[in-house]
Amino acid sequence: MNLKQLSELLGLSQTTVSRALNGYPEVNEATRERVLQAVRETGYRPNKAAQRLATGKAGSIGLVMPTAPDHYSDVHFGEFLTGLGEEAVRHDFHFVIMPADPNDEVGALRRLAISGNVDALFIAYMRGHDPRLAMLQSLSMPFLVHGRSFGSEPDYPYLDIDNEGAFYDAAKLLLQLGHTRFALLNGPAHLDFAIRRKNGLINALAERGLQISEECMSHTAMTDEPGQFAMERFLQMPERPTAILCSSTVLALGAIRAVNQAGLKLGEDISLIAHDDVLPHLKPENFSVPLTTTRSSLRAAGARIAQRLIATVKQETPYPEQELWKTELIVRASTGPAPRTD
Amino acid sequence: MNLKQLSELLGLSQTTVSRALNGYPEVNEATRERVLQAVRETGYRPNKAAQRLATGKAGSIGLVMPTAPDHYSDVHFGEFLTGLGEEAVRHDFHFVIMPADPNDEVGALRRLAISGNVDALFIAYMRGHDPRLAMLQSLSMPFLVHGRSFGSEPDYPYLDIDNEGAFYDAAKLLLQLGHTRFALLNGPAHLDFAIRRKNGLINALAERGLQISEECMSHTAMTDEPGQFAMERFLQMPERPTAILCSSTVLALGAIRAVNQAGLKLGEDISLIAHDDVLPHLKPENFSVPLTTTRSSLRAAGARIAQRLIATVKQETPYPEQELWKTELIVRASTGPAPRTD
DNA sequence: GTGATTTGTCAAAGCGCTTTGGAATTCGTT
DNA sequence: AACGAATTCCAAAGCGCTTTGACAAATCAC
Repeated sequence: MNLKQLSELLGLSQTTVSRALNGYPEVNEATRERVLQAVRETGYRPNKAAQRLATGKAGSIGLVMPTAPDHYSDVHFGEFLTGLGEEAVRHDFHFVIMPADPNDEVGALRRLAISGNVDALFIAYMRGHDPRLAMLQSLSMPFLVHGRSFGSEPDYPYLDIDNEGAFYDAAKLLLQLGHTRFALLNGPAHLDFAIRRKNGLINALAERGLQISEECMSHTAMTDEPGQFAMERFLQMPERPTAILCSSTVLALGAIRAVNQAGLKLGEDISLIAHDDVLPHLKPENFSVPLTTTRSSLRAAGARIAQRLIATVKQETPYPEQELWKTELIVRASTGPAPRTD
Repeated sequence: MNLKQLSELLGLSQTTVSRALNGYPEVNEATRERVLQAVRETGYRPNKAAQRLATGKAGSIGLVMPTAPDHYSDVHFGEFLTGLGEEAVRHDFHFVIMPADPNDEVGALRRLAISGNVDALFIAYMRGHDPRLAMLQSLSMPFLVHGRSFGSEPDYPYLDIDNEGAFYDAAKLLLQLGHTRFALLNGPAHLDFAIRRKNGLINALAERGLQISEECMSHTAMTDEPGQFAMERFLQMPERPTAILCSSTVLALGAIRAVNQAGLKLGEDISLIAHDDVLPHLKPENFSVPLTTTRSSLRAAGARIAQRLIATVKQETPYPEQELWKTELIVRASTGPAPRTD
């Protein structure tokens, strides 16, 4: 069943049927209803390839999926993708994904762009001075980055959360509670969010004339095991930190295991604030000691990005080019006054 | 730059240029070379949408990606995807992925199929009596499943590994080493591979007149933490098992943590065989006690599946409809004779 | 040198949709 | 009743490619 057949069936021209379907105003409401009815009965679905050829729009957004697992945790990626997907499906868009080695992100991105299969690109896992930006800007294809690239001029469309502010606020809270010895469980050092969170912490400390040494900052993959190892290391230090900032609840999972095994009490001996991406299976309030967190939903970010990209492709009212989401600092039981040093 | 312009540039017809490009025999080699040269110079790329409209082939394979993280481990999924991707990129194919809640797999699959964006479907995470099979067979679209569906007639194209054989062999080895008390760390109980691995173990035991009780079999997500918890439980049993079969090296990671923390020696007090999907970041030989494993590369399976699906879409020489890969049993240091029971 | 093949090329007809530029009809105004 | 404006619809021209059927030109057999 194609447009031609459908229009013959209805005794209308293809033009009218097409317009009725695509919501153009120059068609009588009664006619439109008749068309819609026929579509329901016949199960007609417009041919995507033809639509695409005629409009020049593929109805899809492309993304490169890093496949090496040491790059960020897959859990986070999956969650983000869900958000993208929820929104995309609503607009009858789809994704084209190109799995790629993290070392060939630029190449993979270019291949995806010139493949002609996508209308727009989505970029994640931003690094400091990210080489993909220059390439993207030379391409004449809309794109949107999740995050930013520290050190590059922020003249590209992005959606990011205020990582620096989040960890600044978190550190501030811990400082107010009297903590002075900090440690940071961070993601991979080259990633933008890690850089900014670190800076947020450093700035908050600097305001009090405090510093943090390199060995009190760990940069690892965002899974629980590295979190545990790093925390074990912190706990063995002669002047062990009492305030921990943690880039993910997944990392916190491991860290807390280490705290427990050391026989220490979270919220008393050790205060910890983790960034919460709102992963459905890892709610901070369900930890044995509920976690104080900086919160921002990864899934919501995905949905928003899809929304903006799709609007761009459809040339609808433009959204703001750049968005910076504030995080919420939610105090639960994993933070408490600094223990007395005797 | 399109075909028309290119052909005018060359003083040839569109037909000839098209044929030269697509490797048809009825074009002079000299002419073909001239065309190829022009393509290189102009950077001409055929318009995908037009190609698709003309041929009816989209050049893409679709898959549903479960987004709830409790379903199998993302690590495994990513690895598999890499294999698919490597092969797909070689044939200028791409994926369309539809993220979906595991509870709506059937719906997501149907939406993907009727979207008209894909030529073929790939299905994973097979369950026993999987409801998707009936739907797929009613769809007139090629598909290939990774795994099988226990309890359904195997009359669909699949690629699977011999899960039952793998765990049968593994159990056999441990039996020969004198073990009699077994435990199983398995994936989610409803998944096909878990069912078959369990059966493999049960069959091997039955041949010796042995049985395994329900509480010695754990079914969890394929990540390290559940592995650790389950193992801790096993180790606290009055007659604790000495032989452990484990559905993934990731589960083994947690299990071994539990073994170590209990002060037991792997390969002496406890023998363990894990299934190894050949995850690049988790090599069994790099464990502190190198792991005895049943091995089958997930990435290779992905590549093979892509190869078969693409060939099907291109209507090339058909591959065997059904493939069952044997696994290799590789003995390392995590298995040893059963400890003397005093 | 004639007729039968093979080889290399082309014009034109789709593929199924959107969209432009009218044309026909209806409506509101004078 | 007449006229311009709005409304509703249509024919036809693409979009850029593949593929069919036909036709010259070159090759072969005799």
